[in-house]
Amino acid sequence: MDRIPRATIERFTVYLQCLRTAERDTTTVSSEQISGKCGVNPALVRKDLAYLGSKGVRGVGYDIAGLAGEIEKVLNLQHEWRVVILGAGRLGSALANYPGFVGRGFSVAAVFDNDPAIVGTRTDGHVVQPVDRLQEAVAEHGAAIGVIAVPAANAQDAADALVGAGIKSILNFAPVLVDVPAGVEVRRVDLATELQVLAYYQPT
Amino acid sequence: MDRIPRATIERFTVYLQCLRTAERDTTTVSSEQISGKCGVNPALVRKDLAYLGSKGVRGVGYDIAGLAGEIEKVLNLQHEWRVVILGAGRLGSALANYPGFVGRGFSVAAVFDNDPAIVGTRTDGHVVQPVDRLQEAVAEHGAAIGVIAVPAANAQDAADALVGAGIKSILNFAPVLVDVPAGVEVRRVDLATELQVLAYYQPT
DNA sequence: TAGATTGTTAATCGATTAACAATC
DNA sequence: TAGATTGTTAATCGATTAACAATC
Repeated sequence: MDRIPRATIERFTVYLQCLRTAERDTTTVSSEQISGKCGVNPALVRKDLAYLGSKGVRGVGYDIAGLAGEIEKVLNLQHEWRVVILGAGRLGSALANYPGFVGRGFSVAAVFDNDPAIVGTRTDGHVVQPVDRLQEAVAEHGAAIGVIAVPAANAQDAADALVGAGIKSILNFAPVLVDVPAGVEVRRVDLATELQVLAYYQPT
Repeated sequence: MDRIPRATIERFTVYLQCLRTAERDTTTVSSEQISGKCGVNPALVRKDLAYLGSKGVRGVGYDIAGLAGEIEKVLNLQHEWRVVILGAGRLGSALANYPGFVGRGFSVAAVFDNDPAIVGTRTDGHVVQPVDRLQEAVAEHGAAIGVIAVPAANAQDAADALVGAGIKSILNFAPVLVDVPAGVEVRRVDLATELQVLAYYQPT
């Protein structure tokens, strides 16, 4: 299979959401309909979906259930990804209990913090563990993704700990760039950056 | 001034962070040094910075403090943006008290929720208000940005309420697409999508 | 002056869109 | 068959990179 561009992967998650909210009385959708729902050009919809192989039927459209299944297969959502979270502050515990992860193929395996005042407390289903338990827990749960939800000053330490525990995919919510060795993928979500972009395009 | 591309605006926020963590014993940086710190091609750094006008000095580089000031000016960070948050659940209160907003030009004006069990409670500095107080509060605080941090099922209602209150820029954390009239800008941050992209690129 | 580094042009790359033959 | 819609090619658009003259 061709390497699928990152932009297409992101749109797959959008298509999936649109397909799930489709009316129940239809079994097929056209690229035109998907376009209307998702705000993506219909030609681009078809091009994206062509990465799945020829799953559409000319003159008819795409089978909704089949298409959703194909996308889930490509996105590996049949696999349940286990996630560890570093940082049990407000953001960390919001993420630990984020209902949007359920049904999207992710589950939180464990939550860690270095603050002795927080370690041992419970944030819903998870007892906060000390960071030196990380490596063991990653192995035990087969966790593949780590989330950094600690203050900026501790983000690099958190990244180092995750890398040391064998994690290769990191989602970083701290508002700093962290250094990781080659072969480790970091994706950064900076909440203030999101607001700044919005503010820039603010109609004055 | 040329319309600055969105990608450049996002990188501006990265440059700003890099400049702020620069060593204190130097007053200038080259595009090459910025490139090293931020992981952006040096030619692209120069091209981005050229949008600010000619702020560099050939053979020398860019004045750190001056450059940071220029970027802040373009990003409108001298202006203090007031933000209203809809949804005082875990994510909403994490955002309401997110320390990363301070010093980036944003402050939370008020937090709203429809759940009578939550209205009136305090999440740090903010007393949670009922949503029907939104319009009044937006006017009172001059809020320009709204954040949707409610469950997916209530996201469209939240968007409608924000639009009704005159908000033109919305940051949507709910895992659904919301409909808004033309002239209103919505930026979506979907935490599960971030994880999915990461999972897709997971080295197997 | 010699060395360094910008600002900018031209080349490259990749992603989006338009168009349309294939075909259900 | 006639109408609809895919899959795909070619055209377009925009963003990134390389290269280098300008100049501090």
